[in-house]
Amino acid sequence: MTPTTASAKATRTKGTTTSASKNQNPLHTPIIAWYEANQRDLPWREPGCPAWHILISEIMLQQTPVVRVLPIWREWVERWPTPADLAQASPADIIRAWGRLGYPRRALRLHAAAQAIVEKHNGEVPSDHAELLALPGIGSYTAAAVASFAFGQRHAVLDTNVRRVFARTVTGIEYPPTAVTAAETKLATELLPEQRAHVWAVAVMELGALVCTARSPKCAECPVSQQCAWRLAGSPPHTGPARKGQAWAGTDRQIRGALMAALRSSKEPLSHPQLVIEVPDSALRDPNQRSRCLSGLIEDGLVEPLPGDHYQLPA
DNA sequence: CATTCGTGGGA
DNA sequence: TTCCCAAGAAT
Repeated sequence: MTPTTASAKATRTKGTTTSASKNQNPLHTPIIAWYEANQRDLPWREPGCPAWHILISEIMLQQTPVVRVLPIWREWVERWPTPADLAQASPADIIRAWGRLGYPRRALRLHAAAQAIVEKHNGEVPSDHAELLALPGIGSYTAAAVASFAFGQRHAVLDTNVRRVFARTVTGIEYPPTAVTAAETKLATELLPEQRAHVWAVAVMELGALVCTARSPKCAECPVSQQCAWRLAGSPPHTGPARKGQAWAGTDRQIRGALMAALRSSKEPLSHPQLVIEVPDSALRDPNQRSRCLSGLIEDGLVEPLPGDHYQLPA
């Protein structure tokens, strides 16, 4: 079946039909065909990839580019091939193995998830969406992703790529809202095909990652550019509130990152003065901020305080 | 609904 | 160089 331009006019079905049993989604065929021909060869997509390894990839990929995840993921699945293996590891080893992936609390949550899987699910990653959602560090997206990609289930997988593709092709706007809205979830559910929904999910994600990118989308390569509502409207620029860029210089996150980097690279516990040397100048002028960040890291379980004002990664 | 939470590469 | 943002979750 060839996706002809003649179907473009039929694209404007309001989707208000309550049937939804038969999916008439005109995006379906061309996007899946595009995916079959253009998908990246990622290791967690290989047939038979264990659910645990897929789960690890999804946690690592949260807010983190694929190229940066790949080497760390390979190290983790070799070192901790099962949930039980990771559950027994020490936080210090896990935090160091996380390296500079960012958001190191994810590593601790993955550790906690592994322990929960061992204790509550016999060491096997649960396939049930609700049970996945109950695990530490697993939210709406990751639960749907693991259920789909590891177990072939049918769920609306709404990540930043999918949201952007739907915003453009269906809603006709350049960027989706700041936070996931009920309307987006409803739309994603309605667009879900009855068959091979997990392939549809990864296909839309891939399209968003490779073609329908945030900046300078490659519309010439897009399999649905002829029926893209945003494009048909003349690619109008984003009208909503300006999306806030993440501040960085002088923020707690910068200080926390510097403190963690120092502790990761040190085999021995560090004294407070040694720690101060490692943090940026901005924080040197604000002892208040330093102590706040250190306390926060301790509360998060990323740092362990020792007697004598020394600190180390949690043993 | 808005904030916080790392990092580094590309435009 | 500066800015943007990449398979989000927790609060």
